[in-house]
Amino acid sequence: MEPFWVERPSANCSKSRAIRELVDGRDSAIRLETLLRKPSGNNGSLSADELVVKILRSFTESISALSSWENSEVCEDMSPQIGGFGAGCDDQGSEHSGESRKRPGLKDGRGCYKRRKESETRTTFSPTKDDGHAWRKYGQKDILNSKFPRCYFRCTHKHDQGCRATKQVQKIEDDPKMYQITYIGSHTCRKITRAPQMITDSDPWESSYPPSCNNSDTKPLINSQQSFAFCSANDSIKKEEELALVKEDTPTTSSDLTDNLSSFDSILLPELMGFESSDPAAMYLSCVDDSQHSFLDMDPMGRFGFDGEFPFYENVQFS
DNA sequence: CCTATTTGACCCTG
DNA sequence: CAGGGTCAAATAGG
Repeated sequence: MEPFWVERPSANCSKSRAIRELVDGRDSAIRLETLLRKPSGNNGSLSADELVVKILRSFTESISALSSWENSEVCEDMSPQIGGFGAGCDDQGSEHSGESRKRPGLKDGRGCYKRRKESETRTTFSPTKDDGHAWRKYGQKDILNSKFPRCYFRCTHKHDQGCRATKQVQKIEDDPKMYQITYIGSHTCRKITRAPQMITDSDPWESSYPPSCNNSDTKPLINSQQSFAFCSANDSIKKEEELALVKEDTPTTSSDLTDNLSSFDSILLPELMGFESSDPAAMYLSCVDDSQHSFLDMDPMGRFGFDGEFPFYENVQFS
């Protein structure tokens, strides 16, 4: 089978370094985890303390690497090409501008878009498709050599806030319980306003909104319906994706776990690399299963920003 | 009625 | 040309 991710040689130094560090950090965390699970065994490897230090260092390095990377990078949101939402012709326009986007000569103006080329993408693997963001499905496609179709989502706030984030969700053949989620571009939407009809006035959504979209105070709730429960992406939003994916899923495993999940993407979003990292502990917690809570409890670092992925065998990858 | 989803058409990239 | 990504009309659901 194919590797979940492939390293891009073009990745610049900082980025590569960040990735290396993250991978390293993850490895260390895994080792630490095993270490903690069998307290007796030091197995000649590093001690827990050493591992903790190592992990910390990895994250620190990653953060700094990503920071420099970000700084050296043209703000993707500003870049017409980079963050370029697929909307093509006039980007913002798309459906919004209705007929204005239609090309004369083109049948109903379809296909008028530019495929994003260098937009930033991040791939994660998670047992849920929901990441807490409000997504709207805009397409689904059968992919060659893939048992499962790929679903295309864009941020619900694409129009009201011009958010260009999109994501692609596809079940992993080898493990239908897992989804490969590729995030393209990053959320520029801020504090959740309201997705029409999707968010109620009281907007419970907000409270469960992941760190990314709103850099404000709101913290994700720890809601452990399952090991992964995290921001119980509330009902409405959930439902949105839920329904969307359940359908294409149906052939096989359906309803896996809950669909509430920490928004790893958000954690990784470049603009978030600002790391006002909200409640890392919560994030981490959200992703560990019960057996690992002890680890959590003793978490001395409290600064896990990227760890969300650890518990999974996922890979996060920038490209 | 309004909004989201479905789905076939269409374009782009390799 | 094939495969993949996106658009938007049609449809469904509240």
